[in-house]
Amino acid sequence: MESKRFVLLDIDYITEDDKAVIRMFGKIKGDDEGKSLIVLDKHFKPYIYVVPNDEEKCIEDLNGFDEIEMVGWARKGYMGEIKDFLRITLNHPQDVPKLRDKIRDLDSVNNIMEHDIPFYRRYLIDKAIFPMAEVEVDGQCLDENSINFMCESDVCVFEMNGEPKPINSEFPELKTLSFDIEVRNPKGMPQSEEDPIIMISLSSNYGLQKVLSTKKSPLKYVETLKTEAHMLQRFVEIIKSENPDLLIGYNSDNFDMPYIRDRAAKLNVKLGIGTDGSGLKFMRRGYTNSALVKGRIHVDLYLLMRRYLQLDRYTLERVYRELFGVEKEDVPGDEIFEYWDNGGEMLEKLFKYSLDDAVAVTKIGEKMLPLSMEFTRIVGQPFFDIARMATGQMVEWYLIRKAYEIGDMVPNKPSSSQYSERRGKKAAGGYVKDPVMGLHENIVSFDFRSLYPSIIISKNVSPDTLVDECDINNCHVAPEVGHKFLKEPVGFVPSIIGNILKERVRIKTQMNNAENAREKQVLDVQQQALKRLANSMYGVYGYSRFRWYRIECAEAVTAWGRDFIKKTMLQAKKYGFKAIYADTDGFYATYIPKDDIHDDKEN
DNA sequence: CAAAGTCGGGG
DNA sequence: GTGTACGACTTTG
Repeated sequence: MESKRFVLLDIDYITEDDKAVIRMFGKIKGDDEGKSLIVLDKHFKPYIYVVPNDEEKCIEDLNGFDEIEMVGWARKGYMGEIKDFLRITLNHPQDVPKLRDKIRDLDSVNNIMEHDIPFYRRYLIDKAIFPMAEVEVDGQCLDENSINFMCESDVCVFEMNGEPKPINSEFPELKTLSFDIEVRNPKGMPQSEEDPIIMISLSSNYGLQKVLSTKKSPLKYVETLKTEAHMLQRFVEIIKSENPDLLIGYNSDNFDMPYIRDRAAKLNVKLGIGTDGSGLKFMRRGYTNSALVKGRIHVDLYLLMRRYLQLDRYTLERVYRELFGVEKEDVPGDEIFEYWDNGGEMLEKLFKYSLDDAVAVTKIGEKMLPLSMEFTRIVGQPFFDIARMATGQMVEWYLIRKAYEIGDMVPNKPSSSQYSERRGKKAAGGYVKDPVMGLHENIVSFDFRSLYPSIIISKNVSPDTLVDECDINNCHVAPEVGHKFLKEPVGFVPSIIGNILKERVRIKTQMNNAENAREKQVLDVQQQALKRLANSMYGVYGYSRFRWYRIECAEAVTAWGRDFIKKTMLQAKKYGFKAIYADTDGFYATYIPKDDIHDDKEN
């Protein structure tokens, strides 16, 4: 028996002998530091909960399904009450949807809970481990013969026993490799059937800069390969030898990766770039695909930039200019083939442009990825997923983990009929006062710090504290809408926001005391992530596909918000500040001596 | 006027 | 894969 410590990069599961085996992809710490590691856990079982109508009948009915391995009782909090649920253990994660559909309509079954939590996510939550943080496991290394998947010889495959131990660890140093391809497309947009890849640019966060191409150049970073197939082969070799933790592209989910897949298939090149030797995988994620490389994390910065920046366009050039204030030289896409065909100086310019793009991706990544990294460590879901999640989804997965921690049942996602019903309703928004036209002088601005999070906490706005009737002394009543929330106990969501804000204050204090600039920066990103999380938490009440959706909560929060800002404006007016514009959580005002104020209709 | 359709990024 | 989700804007019926 030996033990291994590693940074958890990614996680999935495979099936061996009809049983699910969790695979944790990591980077070793300590002995063999930096090497890739795949940890197998064969001892985790999928489970769901059932709310029975008739307990005895339900257990009897359930015993008739061979997907079920075990039935037991579990006590969980749900909507402010403690309830008993049947806990059903199954043999395989893929049996869950099958069983769910079979038992859904049984008379003895009232409801099925936690049936839509992907197996690897369940594992992370139940084992209290976090991606991008360290984990320690006991077990033994496997030799090649006992592994079901192809594997590079220097990747350690480790079968664990017992439980994975989370280690309180520093922010990991990761190796990143950015890539960008150029294509010769004389006729409109590139067609992978016809148009060859002519360049693959690579840039790492530790100094590697290279352009692979089928043409020669005196530029020293250009490496010339005989054919496109050789170029793709070399690309695979470099990924294997550099062994990056992160592969970063720009719109690579939708362009570069599918293109590389298509060309490699056409040219019979094997893309074994995963640490388990597997190739590129594509996952349908709603309306788009995402490209997945096992053991490494493929990040598409385009998706992140859309989330983090508020811009009119999200081209690489535009984003680069926004972040660094510098224009990046551009070769228009429809002229690339001319630069390529003409050779000489034009070709040289194309090489430069191509490398520039990969380098820009590295720089943008260095600036923007730390925030996603923090979200990963806070939310506790894989970086790959976090990099593709909307903030609302992050909030939801954060809440799911917290619910597990305190022994609460996770609400179900809305059914399609619930979803369409919810979509019709929309909570009134924040208070907006149209700006008073003109140029104003002596402007003062006022805004509430974290208005909605503060309201949720101070008014205890939560699905589990919402009541129809209550003694006025024991509850908060929202203005306008009249929804009532118990003052005690502290609701699920308010308690969690409270903890987030407390943690943020702690980190800010730590940040102010930090002497080392790098440490300060890391702490700053941490507190930013917590702030974003707290501010997004209100959304779970108003977005129709969320598990903690409750229109009454959303309505109450915005109603209190409007009430607070109007009252504040009124108060300010008494001191001579006349509001000229207001929006949701703040307003601008000019100072006017009292006698000059005329009554106007709004406030 | 609501419903259905398109598009972003990439070359 | 304990799958299938955006949102702003334009065009169509």
